[in-house]
Amino acid sequence: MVNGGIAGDQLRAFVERIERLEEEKKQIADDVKDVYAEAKANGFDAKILRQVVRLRKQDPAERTEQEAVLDLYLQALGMRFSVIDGEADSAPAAAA
Amino acid sequence: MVNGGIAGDQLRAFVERIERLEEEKKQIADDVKDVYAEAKANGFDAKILRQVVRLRKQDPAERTEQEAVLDLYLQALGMRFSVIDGEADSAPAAAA
Amino acid sequence: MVNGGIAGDQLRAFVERIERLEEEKKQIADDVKDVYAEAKANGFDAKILRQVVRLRKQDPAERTEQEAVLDLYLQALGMRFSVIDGEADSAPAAAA
Amino acid sequence: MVNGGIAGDQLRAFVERIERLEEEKKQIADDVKDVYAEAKANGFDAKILRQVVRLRKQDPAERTEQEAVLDLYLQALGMRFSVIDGEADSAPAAAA
DNA sequence: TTAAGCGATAGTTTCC
DNA sequence: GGAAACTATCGCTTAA
Repeated sequence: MVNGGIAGDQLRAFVERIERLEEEKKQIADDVKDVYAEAKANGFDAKILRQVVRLRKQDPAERTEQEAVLDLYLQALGMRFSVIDGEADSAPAAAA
Repeated sequence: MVNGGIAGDQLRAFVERIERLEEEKKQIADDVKDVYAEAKANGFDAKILRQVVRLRKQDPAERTEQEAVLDLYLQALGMRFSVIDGEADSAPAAAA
Repeated sequence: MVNGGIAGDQLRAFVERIERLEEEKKQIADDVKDVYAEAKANGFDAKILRQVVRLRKQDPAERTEQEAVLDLYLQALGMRFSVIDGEADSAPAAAA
Repeated sequence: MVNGGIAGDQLRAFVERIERLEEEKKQIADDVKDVYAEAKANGFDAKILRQVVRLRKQDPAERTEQEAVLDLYLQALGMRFSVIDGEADSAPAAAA
């Protein structure tokens, strides 16, 4: 074994396996981008589309809970678009 | 067309294509992780391994057309990293 | 002028100005992190807190519109927590 | 305590501190942009300039303790980037 | 003026 | 629990 005791062949094999996988991953990422582009070309809003995908990935229960906490915070700050709450704060005075 | 003018089927198709691709990507990412774990189990330092992979990736990238201009700037600043160039900057402390 | 026509002093001045500013920026970013940590230590959920900050940064009108589009998409997909709409589209095909 | 047990005042204080810091950060980011613009107006290539700044930032980071180990690995792979090392490794196998 | 590519930043997740 | 890495989002810059 040369090279300071490092098993070069084995190391090289690991590195190359990783690089191959990374390459595949990159190609798929590019494919994803293409799909978003195609969707956009068909009139969909890519940004919203991303949101949709993200929402679908989330566990519904977890999502609900997070929303509840968020609502709580927003209410504590007096900014509340609470779903439950009919009155959406009609006071644009906040803008001042 | 129902649903406020949104073509639900088309939308669904896009979303599902994306989700499928994301799934594949995730699997490959997991494979990468496995390789790192295996390398580690074989006595390699994963952190260093990552560095190697990163280096090998960025090295070709740095050999772009603009390298000449960059070199020019670096020389103007008295910083020379040039691999080819034997003589580094005057701080030989690095050699230690 | 040496160094291939690059005005080294001027270049250096620019680089150093940028670096100084970047340094300041980093310090502020660290301060922000500290505040989040402190908030967390006081029982607030940092993740939600970030959401709150993000929401406040957004133009309310813009936000509202985005939400509307999102709702539209979710309804088209049959995933609807629509506030307004009691009953969404009746196509349960999605269930399949 | 109203608002579902959330301490509104404290929350507001945190949020406002964050927002103030973010504002400062943004101003500095704008300053940076200005410097790049000014450099460009003086005939420098902003893109390259960014590269220079990036390089200068990451270079110290790379001179870490682990450099020795990294060298070991690179040598095992037959890749020698060593700045110090004049001789670029005569093994062009890498080209394959 | 807008689209697209790119770079930087922020956020999430994973490992230690 | 803290640090590091990776991912994703966002904004700028540039070109059409």
